[in-house]
Amino acid sequence: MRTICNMERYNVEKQLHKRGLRATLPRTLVLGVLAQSGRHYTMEELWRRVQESAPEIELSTLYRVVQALTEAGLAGESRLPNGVRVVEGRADEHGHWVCSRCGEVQHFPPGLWEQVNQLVKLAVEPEALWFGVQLGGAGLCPRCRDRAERCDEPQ
Amino acid sequence: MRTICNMERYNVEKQLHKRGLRATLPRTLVLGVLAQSGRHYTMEELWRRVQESAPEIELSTLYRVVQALTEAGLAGESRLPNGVRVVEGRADEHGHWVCSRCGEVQHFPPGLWEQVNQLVKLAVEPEALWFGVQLGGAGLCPRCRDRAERCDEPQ
DNA sequence: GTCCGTGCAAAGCGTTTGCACTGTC
DNA sequence: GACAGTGCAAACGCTTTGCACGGAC
Repeated sequence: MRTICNMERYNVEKQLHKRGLRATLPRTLVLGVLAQSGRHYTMEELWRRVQESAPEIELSTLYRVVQALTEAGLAGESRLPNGVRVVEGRADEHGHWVCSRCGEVQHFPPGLWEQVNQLVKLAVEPEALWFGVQLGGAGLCPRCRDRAERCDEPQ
Repeated sequence: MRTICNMERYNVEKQLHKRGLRATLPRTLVLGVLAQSGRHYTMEELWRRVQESAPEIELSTLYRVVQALTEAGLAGESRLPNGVRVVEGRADEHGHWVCSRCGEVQHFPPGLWEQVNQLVKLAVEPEALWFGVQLGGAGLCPRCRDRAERCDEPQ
């Protein structure tokens, strides 16, 4: 199933051109997916998603595309606490954390990243120049917390 | 050069026993290094350090030792923003960040981690159960900032 | 003496790279 | 038409795993 309508495709291509990148199929697809969904993807998730539209696209290409988009400021790469690479649209990070029980990726509430970044900036800036924090963490997501409480299981 | 004096060795072995782990050479050495220095190590740094005392210790053993110590709460693993694994003594993270210019690993000022964790905890807890944040980030370390300012270089 | 932990070697997996070709500009 | 970007395949580096031996308890 095609996931990019013409108008979006147009925008995506414009963004690419603005940064001096050629608008190729892999790039428009990836940027379209990232911009449209607003969520994060592991490389494999992103690959599968891209392949729905264009099965011929290689994983190695995906790595190069993600790198190009990141360097151009059109996407952001980060790492979950366990080291898994995740990609999302825009470079401004908001952070995510992982449920220790079910492994689901969770987003922090909006605004929290900015708060934390401000806090860190104030603490670091007398000495150094601050670009931005990366926020991660671990906990129990609502569902798993409820399950744990209800069953009164330890752990 | 031997890095563990007898008394420290004794403490280290006691800690291991307390957690139900056998006090083997690789474990005592690694825990000794981590506990003594208080800083973080990449796996390779740690390996080199351990090999100064016991060259026969394998890298694969080191991975297993680190895993065991982490699970026992005697060490903490985390990831730099670029995905590199780092290990340090104790599990209570304080976070570190990387200088975007020279790549040096920097520690956040003491207390900051607790502040941030508290902030995040408050924001997340109504919904979920919070274990702890992982804090990372990027900036210019004091030296590189000074250099950049002095030369008035862009970037 | 038992069994956990290690050394050793090989496999695994995510990621990168070289090269010739294709498609964008 | 030039050259950036891709597909393909192979290499690479970090990490994990299987197995038999050795050492901690």
